[in-house]
Amino acid sequence: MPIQRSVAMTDMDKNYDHRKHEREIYEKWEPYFTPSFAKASEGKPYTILMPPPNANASLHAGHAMYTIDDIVIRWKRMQGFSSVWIPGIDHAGFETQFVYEKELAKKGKSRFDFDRQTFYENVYKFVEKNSGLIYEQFKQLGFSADWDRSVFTLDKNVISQVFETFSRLEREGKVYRDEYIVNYCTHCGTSLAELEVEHEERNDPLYYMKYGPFVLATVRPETKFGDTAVAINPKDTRYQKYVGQVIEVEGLIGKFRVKVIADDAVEQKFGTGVVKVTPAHDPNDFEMGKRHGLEIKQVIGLDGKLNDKTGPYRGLKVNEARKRVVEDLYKAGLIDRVDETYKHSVGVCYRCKRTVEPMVVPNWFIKVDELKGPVIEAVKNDRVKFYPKRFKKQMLNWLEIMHDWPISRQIAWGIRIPVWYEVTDQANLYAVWLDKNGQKQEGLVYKYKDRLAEIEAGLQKVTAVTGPSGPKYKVSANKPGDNYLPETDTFDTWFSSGQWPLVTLKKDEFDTRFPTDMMGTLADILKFWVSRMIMFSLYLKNEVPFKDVYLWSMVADTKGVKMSKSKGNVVNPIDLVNKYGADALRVALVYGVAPGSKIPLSEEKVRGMRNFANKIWNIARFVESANHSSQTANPVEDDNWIMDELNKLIKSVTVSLEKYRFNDAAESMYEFVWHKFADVYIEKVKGRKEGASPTLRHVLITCLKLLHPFMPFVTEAIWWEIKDLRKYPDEMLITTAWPE
RNA sequence: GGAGCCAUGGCUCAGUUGGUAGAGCGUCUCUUUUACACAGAGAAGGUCACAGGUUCGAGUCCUGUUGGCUCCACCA
Repeated sequence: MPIQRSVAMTDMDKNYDHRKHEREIYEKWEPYFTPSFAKASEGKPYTILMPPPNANASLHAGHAMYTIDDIVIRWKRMQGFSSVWIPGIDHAGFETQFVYEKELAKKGKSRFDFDRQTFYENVYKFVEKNSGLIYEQFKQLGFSADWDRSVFTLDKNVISQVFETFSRLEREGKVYRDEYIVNYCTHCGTSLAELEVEHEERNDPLYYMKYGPFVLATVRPETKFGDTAVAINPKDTRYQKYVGQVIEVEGLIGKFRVKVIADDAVEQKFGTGVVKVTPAHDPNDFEMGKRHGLEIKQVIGLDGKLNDKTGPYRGLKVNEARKRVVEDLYKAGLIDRVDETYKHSVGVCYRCKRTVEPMVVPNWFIKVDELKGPVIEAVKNDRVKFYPKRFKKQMLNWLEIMHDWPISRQIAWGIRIPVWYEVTDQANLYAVWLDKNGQKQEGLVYKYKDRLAEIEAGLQKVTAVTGPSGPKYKVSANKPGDNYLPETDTFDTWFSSGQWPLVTLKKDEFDTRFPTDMMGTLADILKFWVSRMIMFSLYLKNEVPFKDVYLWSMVADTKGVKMSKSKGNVVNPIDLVNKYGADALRVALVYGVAPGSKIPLSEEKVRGMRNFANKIWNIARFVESANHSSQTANPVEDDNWIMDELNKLIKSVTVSLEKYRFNDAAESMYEFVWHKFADVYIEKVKGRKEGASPTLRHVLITCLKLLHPFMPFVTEAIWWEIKDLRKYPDEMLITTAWPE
């Protein structure tokens, strides 16, 4: 039995130990991640842009799904494309500032202790400390991105692109500034786009309040001080006679008068069919106010406390104020009855989970009507294709209802909106700043005209009146003159990351690499990000940013439950890599997972895939040992069978990858390698008198190539071990050609 | 309220144009055989949620019911 004895002739370990190989292999690979080094640089360009992870983030299970991108880029590289995967980091304004402020809070400080410039620089330092770490983790997963090309969304070229885009939008009348009712998080101190608001089912008492001649239902009695009308449905015969009248209402701080209006927005069936209208603190009322020219009377400040228009309730936070107001209403006999069973949904901040306060705040908006048309067109015509298909419908659904985009964020960590307000003698500009002694000051800017330099140096926030009486402003990256103060709002993060395809590619690459080929990302950010990238690309380049979008869902735990810290079911992918190897984790993320569905990640599954890696290793050990023993050059009957199967496999894996059916590819390789090649063919070879034929090593070598995009480390490790079996012993697997 | 998706062996899930049910993990039996016990050989286990319909034939298409998920809209 020559084959058996010859086992000693290979020095391969009995089991594959990823710890011995992964680091060394990765270092040897790195030069090939950039197309200029690869021998394929003359091939057709193939480009993937990495969805930039947040600057504050360390690697979580979701990032491990970038494995998809890596599989594709490795496969294309082997196919001879000039392949590049461009990575980057997103400053993630709101997210990162939130995390940083939590750190600050531990030291007993808050953002209000700093001027915005200093605060910004502090966050920058904080982020710099973390950056690099996530790339190291990506490397542990084997990702073959061109790290030298990394782009950060606060890099100079990104900021200037963002400025340029904004200026152009402004010049073309697609930007406007308006008082608008936005969802405002008083805790985080910023307005939120609708997408950033989550809805929670709540049980709140519905108070039936006596209100002049009416009884009306409300869950927010504390906003009573901001009421500027009472509304009924125009068809409601019960109250017809009141319409147009001014009624007197007994309030808690004296009587006040409001007009009775008729509006279709009022449901006759809800409550008593009468509703109080508070344009400053309710989105529907705001709209109603616009239709009827009602006064916007703000009674809650941006700090979440009732203001001086509320008499004794001034300074109370909303919840506290509600309690007190209800008590006092009872005392005054103004509560008719209470429905304690009332359920409704309440908007909460996606970040801190506190109730958002609808608030009227000056905001910058992008008009999307004209911008979204071409996007809809492009999606409908499959100029951007979605995998799986159902996301096309979701995208179109969203685009249809997409409306003007509020891009102002009242946070410092981000790209400042490049606008400067002219300081005149008008009372239209209000500022908050730290004076030279570090003391907080605030007031109308015209009163401090002689101290502009000091204000600007210690500036925290500028608020400008909107409309015709507001200050003149100039859009400019740099200060346009002495009498100007900068806008302090920053852009919504998605405004800059939405231009990702435009800032990651070099100027001369737009001819060859644009549109890019594939965008692989989490389905959750389809609306936030993918839609905006398509929109900006079409607007600025008249071209879609990528041809294909492949979407996946969240990585979940064993039970299919979303991972979260509070549930304690978070799995750290790096732990799994350390324990079972990067290859095992990578295959576990695609094996048995349908496109677009959520990905249940269990340690058992990763272990199973580690076993598969070991199986491949041992197949190689066998082939290696067989090579040193007797063999025959003559094909044997079994060879035809395995060659047929192998050719079928090559075709099916290639086709599966073309269709982004990663599961199909992984499963068919697993099935072939383990249950056909090992269990059947190799067992037969063992029993042969003539020994092994060259087919044995041919099948192994082909399998290694097919498996490489999925399991790059173990395949490359074997590749180095079996040098004597190959035609070109010095060649690395990463640069070999894809089998055909 | 609108849209989409899902319900398949103990668990987690595959199943691309309709043609007699699959995987991984788990379970049971045997085997420490010499590539691998991170293994091999074998076994048990599913009327593919329910009710109709189309078809020669349906897990796969259509309708309805029940249960679950996601997105969107939203009544104070």
